[in-house]
Amino acid sequence: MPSTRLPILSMRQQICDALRGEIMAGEISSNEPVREQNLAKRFGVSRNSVRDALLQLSQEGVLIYSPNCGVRVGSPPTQKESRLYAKLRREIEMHSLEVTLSSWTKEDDCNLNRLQRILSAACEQRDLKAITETDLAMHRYWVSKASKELESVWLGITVRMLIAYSQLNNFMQCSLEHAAIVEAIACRDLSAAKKAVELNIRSK
Amino acid sequence: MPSTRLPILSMRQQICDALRGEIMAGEISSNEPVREQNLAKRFGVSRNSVRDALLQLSQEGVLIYSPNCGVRVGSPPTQKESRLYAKLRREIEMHSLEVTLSSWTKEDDCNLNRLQRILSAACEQRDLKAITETDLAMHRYWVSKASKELESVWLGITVRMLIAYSQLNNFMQCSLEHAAIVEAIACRDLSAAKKAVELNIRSK
DNA sequence: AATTGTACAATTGTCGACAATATGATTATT
DNA sequence: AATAATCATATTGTCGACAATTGTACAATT
Repeated sequence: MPSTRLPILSMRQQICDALRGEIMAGEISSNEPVREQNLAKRFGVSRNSVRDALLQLSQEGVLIYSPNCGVRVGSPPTQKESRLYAKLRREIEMHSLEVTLSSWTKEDDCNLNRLQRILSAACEQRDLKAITETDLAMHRYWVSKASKELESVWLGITVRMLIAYSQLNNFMQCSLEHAAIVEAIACRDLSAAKKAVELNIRSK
Repeated sequence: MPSTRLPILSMRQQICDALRGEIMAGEISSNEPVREQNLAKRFGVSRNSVRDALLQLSQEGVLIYSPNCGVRVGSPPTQKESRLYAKLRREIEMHSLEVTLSSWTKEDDCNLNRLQRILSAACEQRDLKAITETDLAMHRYWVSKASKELESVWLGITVRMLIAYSQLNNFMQCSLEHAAIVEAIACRDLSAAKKAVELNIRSK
């Protein structure tokens, strides 16, 4: 019997996560087209699985899809759009905290602490890609707990925001802010948690 | 040279639109699973195209996807969620109007008027499915004009809201509200347009 | 009788091949 | 020489088939 508790991620999901990480870290130019064949060879899977992943990322707003012409990386949001995204994110995460905090378990605490340790380490090493991914994973945790349907909406907004994330200057601040969030949640202090999350979500 | 001006919709898009309409109109139960094979036969296409469509609808939040177990129709949002969705929608549509109205063309007026006529007719005939679809198409018009990336975020929110739309009681009000929006836009009156849209978007 | 184990059917996941379409280079025409 | 038409290549769209997985009915065991 398999020892892993975690569900085995589908091929599509793995490719999605990998590409999303690279795009958010700015490793793929906004101009050069993304080719299905190349990715298929690179991941060692069929073009069909890659297509599914690209389609999903298009739906998330990370990639822009043009029929018969493939996909390209979406351009970063304007300042006005960034402010809008930040506002939407705050609304969703405030809602999620309100809904979930009452049924928060010790296991949730444990999971969140684990992510916080990863984030802290990534900040110390100035590993931008890891920081972005873990940051995303932490916020995603409480949103996902609130509602799977809401999660997909939230992801689209947040990923779009983080595309412009590349120039993060203060690494320690990022770690500290999330530590404050985790701490507030551990105390089941809703208003403190909301305040801490609200501070962390801002347009760059 | 081809005579059609409109872009030919991909198979996936056609299936998406059809299924989304049916789901929003409540024609598919929330319990019965959606089978790829059935849909493939029904639309006369391969299972692969259906898969793409189901995947996209899952990403929109209309369907819930479980690996190796297919998809099912998402459950309607709670009242608290509905209020959240309404708030998010208002924010996005206000933003879109602000951004687009200055570059609104006569062609846009024409397109919107056409949709309004369709909506009006659908309201008179009490055709709930047509009403929902046209309502969606109208709002989508200005959001899409503002930003393709924003559009996908908006669509996820709005479709989720409209799933619970089934019990629309006052058909004429719907038509009148949209007429007011179109009128305000035709006059390029931003604040009136914003007010009219804001009134129209509410949690049921 | 309840529980476990096993074979079977139904369904989703993945693949390679071919068709349709777009892009770019080449040739023919004025 | 400039432009238009044509062909060649590359890329995406679609398909049918097979592999992997899940759920279920049924038999074997205690």
